[in-house]
Amino acid sequence: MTVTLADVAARAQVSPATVSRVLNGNYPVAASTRERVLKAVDELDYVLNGPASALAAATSDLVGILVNDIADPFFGIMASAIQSEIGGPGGRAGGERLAVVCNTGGSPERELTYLTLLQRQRAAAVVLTGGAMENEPHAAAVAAKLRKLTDAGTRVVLCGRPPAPDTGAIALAFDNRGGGQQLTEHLIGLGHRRLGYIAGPEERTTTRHRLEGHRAALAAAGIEEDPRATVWGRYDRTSGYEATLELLRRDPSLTAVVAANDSVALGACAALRESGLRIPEDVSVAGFDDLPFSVDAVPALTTVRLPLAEAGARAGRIAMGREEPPPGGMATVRGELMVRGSSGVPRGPAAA
Amino acid sequence: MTVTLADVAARAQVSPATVSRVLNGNYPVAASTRERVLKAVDELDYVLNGPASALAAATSDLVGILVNDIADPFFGIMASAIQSEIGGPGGRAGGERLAVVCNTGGSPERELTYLTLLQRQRAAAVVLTGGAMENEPHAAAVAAKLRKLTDAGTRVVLCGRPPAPDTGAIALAFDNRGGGQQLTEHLIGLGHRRLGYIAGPEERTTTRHRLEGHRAALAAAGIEEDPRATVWGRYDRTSGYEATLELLRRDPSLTAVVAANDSVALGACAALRESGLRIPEDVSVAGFDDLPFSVDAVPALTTVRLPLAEAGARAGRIAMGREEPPPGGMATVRGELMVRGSSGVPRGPAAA
DNA sequence: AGCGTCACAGCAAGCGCTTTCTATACGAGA
DNA sequence: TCTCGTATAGAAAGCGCTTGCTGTGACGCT
Repeated sequence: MTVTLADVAARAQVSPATVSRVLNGNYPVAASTRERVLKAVDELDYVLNGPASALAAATSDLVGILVNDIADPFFGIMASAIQSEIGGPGGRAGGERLAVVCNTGGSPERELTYLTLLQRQRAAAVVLTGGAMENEPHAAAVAAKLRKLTDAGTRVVLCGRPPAPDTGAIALAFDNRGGGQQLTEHLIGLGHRRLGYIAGPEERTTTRHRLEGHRAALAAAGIEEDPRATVWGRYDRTSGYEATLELLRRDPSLTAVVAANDSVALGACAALRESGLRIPEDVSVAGFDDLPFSVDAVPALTTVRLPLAEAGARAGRIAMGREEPPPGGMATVRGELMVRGSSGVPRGPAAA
Repeated sequence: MTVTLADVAARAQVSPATVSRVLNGNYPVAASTRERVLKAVDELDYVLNGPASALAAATSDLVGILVNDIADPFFGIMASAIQSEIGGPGGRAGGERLAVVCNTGGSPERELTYLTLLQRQRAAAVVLTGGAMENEPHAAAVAAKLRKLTDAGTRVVLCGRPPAPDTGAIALAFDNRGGGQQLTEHLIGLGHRRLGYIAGPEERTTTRHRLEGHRAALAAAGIEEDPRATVWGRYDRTSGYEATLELLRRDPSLTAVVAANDSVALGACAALRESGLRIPEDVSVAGFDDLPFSVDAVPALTTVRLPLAEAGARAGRIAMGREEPPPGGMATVRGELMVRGSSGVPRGPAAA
């Protein structure tokens, strides 16, 4: 029924071994023979059996990419960049690899399950994107799994996630802390003193680091930290909308809202606008990530640009062994403050 | 070095066959034996070899999802929905399947190559999203490939793409034509007579259908078609920006811009605003798709909502054989007109 | 008591490929 | 002319798993 290597061999009047060598192209085969084989392959419309060759060669051309939410451009952009480097069709690299994009939905269990699934497939490499969970047993389980993967020869790269010591994984971490700090420094510099903060899910490293940066900037400016100025939520628009209403309820006099990311910031803008507040005249808003739509917001969003595509591409190259891993197995990728229309000098007395 | 089925069998004092049956769970195994095996699996930290079982069982648990651009939420949302249904970890379905998301970048060659790669992996199912190319040799090649896949038992579903006759593929097509028509009818109803159209890439079915709908509405209203009122571009923001400037150059008196999709519409808004025109007082703008950010645009975008998540979920279920394919192997999914702030009555004489 | 019936468990034959090792043929150098 | 080295092709042994078929006790039936 299905065409096998042997069929091709028979048609080309050579041994299966020869066909295999022609197809893998790393063994001397006479030009005339090669041609005969290729012709047979073509005539029979032969397609290699992936599982069989993976089994025999003990390698596979699958590369796993773990993302929290594939529908979120934050991850989509990284995934796209990673994929362009791992050498799928059209990619820069040689071999034809298949990217397996796994949507964890931010769930620790799924993350672990996907890692096992990839291990089962004997993936050539795995790239984990996005922040890690700080849940202890889970973190340990992930670390153990990563260790196993690297031991089995799978290259593991963390992209936008803190290093996982002793796992053999290479880490490209985002400087969320520094970015958060810069952003808040900018607002403080404009004269803001009453800032609300909309954080992401509490147990994520990304959330914590951004918040730490924010608070560090406040502390440095001698602004006392008010726990009521922070509202926790998710990394989506709705969360920003609701959290902003809550912040406004708690302190109607705030002059700036710092959001966990751009989507949250957009929700915040909507809530402010509906509350009859102007941006940035009444309240300034800041986001994080600088996703493509942020520049189109009205007013355009002040945010921290994260080089998602660059970082993803680099992670992809490292995963494929085409770029030297950074010294120490880890590097920090910095963000860049993008000052735009959504932040301005606060009205009132603070506008010194 | 690596643990195999045989190792587990030895440890549990059973035959490899029994271990396999415990793991696949479709054969009577005494409870006590099963327990012993499971214990051994756990102790040895055994992970099944995917390629080996795929080879032996002649089936794989890989499901391919082809998208044009994974960084675009249009595709991200569909991919996410499909994946949630194919039964990866956390999905509703039983078996643990791995979704392979393939980024074609809109390139016909890559599309074909990915299809071959999936065929090579003996994918259980393949879902193709997004419009098709109208390039004839390519379309024929894709059709032939799909035919081969379905013949080999791979379920093929087209999501948001016109049917491919005689390929055995199930199609869930979007009613781009009807949506485009509704949208333009809405604008005409408001009194617009001079409408510019920003189309997507010329050779895509999606582009053509949306444009056809637009023109049908114009024709029905007796508005003569001006070829200069259409500018071709890509499905991104920049394209919308540039095309709008071009439209304005060609006809400074236009009162409405209809964009190929929401991203394009956002670019159009930016261009209009920079040209000193108000939306919708001076010029109305309409998009297509109703992506999440569209409601946050200022003013919120009038657009056609496509049920991307629903369609993706349905495609996923059909691909997994968990939902009956529509009669005739195809169904049309309609969009819904969302009238929002970006469209309004035109100024001037037309405002009858 | 004798025998058919189940419920399990094991044997062994592959699945389709890769790769090591071996065989052959040719030309070159001695 | 004979022996080697070189280039190329083939034979065959798996890779780790699944599964059809074949036992083999224990049980219930007559």
